[in-house]
Formats: sequence, C-alpha cells, structure tokens
Amino acid sequence: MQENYKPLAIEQEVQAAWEVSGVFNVSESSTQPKYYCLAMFPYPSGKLHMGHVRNYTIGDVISRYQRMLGKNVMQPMGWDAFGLPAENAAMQHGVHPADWTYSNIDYMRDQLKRLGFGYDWNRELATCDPQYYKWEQWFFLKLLNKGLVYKKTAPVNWCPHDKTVLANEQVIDGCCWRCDTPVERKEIAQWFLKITAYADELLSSLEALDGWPEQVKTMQVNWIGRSEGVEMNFPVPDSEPVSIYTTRPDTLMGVTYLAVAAEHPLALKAAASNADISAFIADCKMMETSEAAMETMEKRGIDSGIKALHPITGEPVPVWIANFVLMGYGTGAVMSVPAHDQRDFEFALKYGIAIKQVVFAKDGEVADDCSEQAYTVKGVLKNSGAFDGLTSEQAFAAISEALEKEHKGQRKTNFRLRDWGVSRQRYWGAPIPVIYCDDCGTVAVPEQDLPVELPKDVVLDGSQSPLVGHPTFSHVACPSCGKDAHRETDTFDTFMESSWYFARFAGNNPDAMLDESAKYWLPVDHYIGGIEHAILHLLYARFYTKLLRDEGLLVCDEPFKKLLTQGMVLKDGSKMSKSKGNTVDPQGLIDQYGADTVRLFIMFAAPPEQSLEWSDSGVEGAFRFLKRLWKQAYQHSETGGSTVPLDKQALTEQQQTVRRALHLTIQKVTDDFGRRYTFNTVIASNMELINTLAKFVDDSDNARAIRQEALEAIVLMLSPIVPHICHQLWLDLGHQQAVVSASWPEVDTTALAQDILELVLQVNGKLRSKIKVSVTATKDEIEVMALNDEQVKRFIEGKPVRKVIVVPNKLVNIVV
RNA sequence: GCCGGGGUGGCGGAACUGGUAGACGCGCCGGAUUCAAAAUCCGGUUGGGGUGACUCAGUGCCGGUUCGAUUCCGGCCCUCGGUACCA
Repeated sequence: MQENYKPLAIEQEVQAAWEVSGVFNVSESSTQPKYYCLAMFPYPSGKLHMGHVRNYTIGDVISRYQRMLGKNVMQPMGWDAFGLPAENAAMQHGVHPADWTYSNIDYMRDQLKRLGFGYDWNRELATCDPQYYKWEQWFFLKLLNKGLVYKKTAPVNWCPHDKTVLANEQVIDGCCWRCDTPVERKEIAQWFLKITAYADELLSSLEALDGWPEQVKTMQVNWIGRSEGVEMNFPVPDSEPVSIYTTRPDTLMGVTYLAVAAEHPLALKAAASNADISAFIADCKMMETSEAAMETMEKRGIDSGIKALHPITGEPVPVWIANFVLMGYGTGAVMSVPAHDQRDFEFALKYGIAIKQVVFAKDGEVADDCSEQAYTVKGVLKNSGAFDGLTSEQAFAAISEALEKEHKGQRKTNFRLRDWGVSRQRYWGAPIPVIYCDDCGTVAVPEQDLPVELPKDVVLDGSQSPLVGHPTFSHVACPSCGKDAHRETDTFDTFMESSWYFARFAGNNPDAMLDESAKYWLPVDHYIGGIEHAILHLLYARFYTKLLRDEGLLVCDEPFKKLLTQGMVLKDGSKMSKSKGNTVDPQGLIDQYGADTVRLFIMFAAPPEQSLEWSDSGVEGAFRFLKRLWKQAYQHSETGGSTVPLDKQALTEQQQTVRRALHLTIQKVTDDFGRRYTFNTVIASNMELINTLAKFVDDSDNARAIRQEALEAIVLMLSPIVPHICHQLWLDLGHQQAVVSASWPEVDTTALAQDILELVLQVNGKLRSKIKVSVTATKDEIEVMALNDEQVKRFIEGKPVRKVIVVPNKLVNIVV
C-alpha cells in the first residue's frame, strides 16, 4: 500500500471505478426493499456553493448508509432550471437565459461528480426541457378541466419607469432595484390553483407525518391558519352591504368603524365626489405587496363619509378606507374593534375614533383596562345589550345564532392560506398553455399541440416580457373556431416545476407524465433540503401530490415520508446567496485537499439541522485526520496486518478496553446514522477511536487482530462520509469487494460488558468525588461506600445527612 | 408586525430521557524532531483565587420548579430563516 495519502489520484480512480461498475444505477426490479433518498435539486446559478455541498453530502451519506443496510437505494439529481437569475444574467451579460442555464448545468454537474455523490445520472432532468414542462402544461389543463384552476385579478409590484412587474426581491425599500423609482401596486388578471380546496387535507394529513420535524409541521399549520368565525353583512343605505369575516364575534358590540381596501366599491364610490379621498386612494397604490412591508408600514386611513349599519343595533358605523386592508385577501373589508384589537386601537387613537370596551376580565383576575392598549384576551361581556354577562365563548354562539336567525351572517371556517397564483409576467419559465379567442373565450391548447415551447429568439431589456412583443409566439389560430386568437404570454411560477420533479425522477417517461415506476419509488423515503423551504415549496409539493393522486398518477397521499431540514450555511451571519455576494466557492478547497476532506469538514462542523457559520479554518484539521487514518492503516499493513484470528478468551485488560471502546463506538455511530442524523458526532467518535488506537502499543497477535477489526469498522463507519479514501483503505485491508457494497458493522455485545464502573459522588448537587464500584453492588452498599469517601466526609462533616439519592450506574447525591 | 429556529471557552461544537458542563476539532502556548523551516509527534489550554492538594463562579438576561437545570416553566434581550413574485 502507498505510504502517503494522495487524495486527488485516489478520488479520480475511485470515481472512475464507480462509473464503470454502474453501482449507482438502480432499477425497479430489485428484490431488496426500495429506498428513495432525495436532496432538493439545485437552481443552476453558476457554481456550487457551500449550501449545495452540505445538502448533497447529507443526502449521499444517508444514501450510502442505507445501501450498507441492504436497500435498493435511488438517489437522482436534476436541475430546477427556470427562474429569475437567468433573466438577470441575460440582461447583465447579454447571454441568452437558455445558454447561461445549460452552461451552468454542465459546470455544476462536473462539480457534483468531482464530489463523488452516488447519483443515478441516467435519471437526470432539467425543468427547462420542453419534454419536462410539457407534462406540467398537460396537467394544468387537466386541472382547468376539473375546475381547480381559475383566473382573477391580484396585485403585483409595478415599476412605472421600467414598465415591468417586479418580484418582491427586486423591491428595495419600496423602490425598483434597477432605477430606484417608487414601486406601485397594480391589479392584473392572473391564473390561480385552488389550493384552498385541499386546505383541510393539507392540515389533517400533517399529523401522520411523524418523520417530519415538529417545527416544520407547526409552521405549516400556522400558515394554513384554520379559524372558526362568522361572516356577516353590514348593510349600507343605497349600496351593496359590506361583507366582513371575524373570529371574534363576541366583540361585535364594540365595533366602532369598518375598514375597507382602497379598491373596495365603497371606497371608489366615496372617491368619485371627494378629491381628498381619491388622492388618498391613489396614494395607497404607492406600496409594495409583501406581507412584511404591509404589516410594518405606517397604518393610514381616511373617513369615506359613508355609514354602514350595525347588523344587531342598526346604529350607523363609519366606513374608513385603510391602506392595510387588501382587496384580494378575504372580502376586502374588516370590522374594527379598537378596545379589543391592538392594530384597531392604534388606528382609533390616531384618528380620534371611539373606543368601546365590551369584554372585561372575569372577576378582576387581571387588569382589563383599555386606556393604554387593547384588551385582547377573552372574558365576560358588558355594554353589549342582550349579550351582557355572557362569556366570550357563550357570546360567540349567541351572537352567531342571532345573526343566522335574521339571515345577516353565518358561522364559517376560514383559512389564512390563499389560492396559489401561478402566473408570472416573465420569459424564462414554462408557457401557460391557453389561448384567448374573442368568440370562444379562454381555450385550452389541444393535447397534441403540447408542449407550448418557449421561443428562443428574444431580447431581454428589463421592461415587459419579450413574449408579449414576440413577432409570432402569441399569434395563433383559435383551436376551437380557427379565427385569429392570441396566446397567454405569462409563464408559470417556478414552484410549479419543483412541485412534482421528485415523481418524474422515477421514470422520465417520454410518453406519460408519470408511470408505474412512480408508484414503485414514491413516496420519497428521505428528503433533504434547506429550512428556508419549510413552507412554500414543501406545501406546494404536498398539494401537487394530492392532485396527482386524485388524477390516478400516484398512489400515495404525501410525497416525503421523512424530512431533514438542513440549516443554512451562513457567511458573515447571513444566508449565503448570490444576490448578497457572500458565497464561498468550494472548488478551491476540493482542488487543494480533495472531495473527502471537504465532505468530512462540512459534516463535522455542525449537526445538519443547525445553521453553520462558514470558516475556512478547520478544513486543515479534517485533512490531518484523514492523513492520520491513512497512516494507521499503512503502519498496520506494512507490519504484516493481522494473520491470526482474535482469541476473545485470552484478552488482556488493555485489549478488552480497546475492544470495548470499538464496540461502544459502533453502537453510538449506528444510532447517530440511523436515528439522530448527527454526522458531526459520528466523526468525533471515530476520531476518539483513532486516538485510542494510536495509543494502543501492543504487537501481540490478539492486538493485531483487534487493530484489524477496529480499522475495518472505522473504514466502514466513515465510508458514507469519505467514500473515496475508504474505498482504497478497504482494499488495502485485504478485501476484494468494494466498500460501497459492504454491510454495516455489527456490535459485539459481549465486548461491551464490564464488571467495574465509576460513579460520581455529589454533595448538595455538586461534584465532590468519584468511586469505582462493582456492577453487582447493591444500592445500600453503594450508599455506605459513598458516605465513607474521604472527600465526601470533608463536605458533610458536622452536618446531618438529610437524604441520599442513588441514580443507578450514574451517581450518588448526598443532601445535607 | 406575525410564524418558526438559535444563543454553551478565543472559534466550530459535545453533553441524546433533569444527573460529571466543555467530548471531538480549530486556534493559541510550551516541548521533541530539524542546520533551519514545513510536516509530524508529545503536553497544556473556561474565568477568578491558591506554590499546591484544592476552591469559588460559570451555558444570552431576570425569576421559578427540583436533592440536582445547558436541559422543564414564566417574562425579556439579541440573532437567523420564512412571510405567498429569490430559489
């Protein structure tokens, strides 16, 4: 065997061996149980960054571990290839988005191969391939047919200078990122998927996902936001009534105004005869659409002069126009109860609107005064006429019943979740396959005409989508009547592609969206990806899975059985991203130290779910460890290896200790791999074991056998993390079969047994001494030994012993 | 603003079910080796006090439960992610 560890040569050779043998190319005909391990596919932004390295190393480690357990493991890779950065690159560098994307893919594919990930490259796909998005278009039309797709207006960020729609990311402090012009809100017609039709199932089936982190499930529950409330009408003389929804009907008698959106019919009516109001409404448009901006901006309003009538008392209630109410969400109007809602309270104070308290604490348990702030907890009603004396809960029922009886409102379950807007006014995405005809209306593109391909001859200049101005793309004959018609020029949200790619990996069938192979491989057994996808991507993928199931294309209810959300790789305290310009290129480290060192370091630096602050130092330490491992194996092999089998009956005390350390490590590491997914502690334990082995100077036959056993186990345990060096060491330790197909090591429980163990002695909970006791010692014997310990005696001297607590195998605490 | 995480030595982290705080690694200090350096190997490394055995304090802050709290409970502070058109 080679004396020195030469990673670059080894890695090249081992990767070539994997490719020739095709070990990672799997099929559905295996007799072993299937295991589908998937890491979130990358956006081909240029080069791999540390987040990718971390994500794909975790996936590869889990995949290789599962292979060693005898599973038929499928690990595919592909490209989430549509998106905004390609258009930005096109504008900045004059390169076509497709060329930019495909050259990035070629570069990044090489990087992934260089890192030694065990992918089945035969399954590779790119979402910008017409053969991929064809099926997305096909499926969209199925949904259109089923009534799960509809069109309505919704707000977008509009830059009046560039005459273009801006993504939220492109709005900086309310202004366009390119020209700094204040952004306006603009209502345009867009396509929506009825995700709300599945809200109940998306919520209830979360419970069965016991392989998902609680935090992700909680975030999804809160995002879907199911609430019980009442929808009711406030009549308005000479107008349509104002419809509102509230989860606090018990506060209805405390309503002192209504707030409506700037686009609400009543606001428009009021503006028609009042210049101040129409100026305010125009002003409300100067606003970005993101929720964070909406919630943190200054809340402003204007009195419309219109009065609505309270549904119970019939008293007039002023209608205000407010910038924080949006037409698109809910009914575009809310009832306001300043006494019991903090935002309404602040608004009322600002504009001098009445504050009427109707809910009070039960028997003065807590301060319920609302002169300083709103009293938002539930309690008992006063100042509420017939409802006085009821608790909030009783009042909820009584007031809803009163409204229902008079047909003024009804109880309703609402969701915070809104339907999924999938239209994007951009070029680099999948075209939405519909045609607009003056006579026939909206017509689906016939199936035989799919895919609607994105034309390549376009120029991006930062204003409207080039599909709008394209000479031929939008001009088309109506498939229904043959007259001149025009195509939809919007493209799909890129979440549409990433919501079903995991199923497409199963077969990549040119003649069907999904086939039988998808039923074999799905659900994904383990999905690994960034915590930043905890809500949107994962929710859309879950939704899509249910849509595909209802179309008969899948047989599972949920796409991802187990989920590992890796923490972010941070640099200088925030998410590494191209837009922030704080990325670290792993390539230099790979060139210098090799893939194994990079993989080892990134797995060692932090547990996978925790965020990882990147630092270059420490990589050197990972490399040093691999050199030490190599050296141990080399010395063992050069001095003859092990030729005589281990005689377990004839071990010295030290030999027993080393062997016990070995099997304790296997036990711990197996748990870390299979249950905890803490690869950092896997590595730490193996480092400890190597340190133990380095200090184990014994050249007897039994010692050599133990060293052989230990080195083999270390190589097996580390092979999922550093597969190249382990491949070579496994051969050097005398094996013919490749380590990638070897079995996981087993714990020899007889090696774990010990007859003497150490107990910690505490006095009043503080560590004072340690004693060695036989494993067979009784509680009473231990207690006596503890009380007779010299150190312990010093601390309990002259004080009466009140209590002695013996925790078996751990400690004794003496309370004085 | 709202929802979900995180906060432990100089640094990354360990302590898994309430039971020895700081495993493992980085960095730093000292030593061996070397003409010298790199590499390698050995030892030390939470802070204060003490020559020392030892001792006191200590896991973001304040309070609580407990024989015992990094771990559980209440209230804060800071920070990261998401917030529906970044992916």
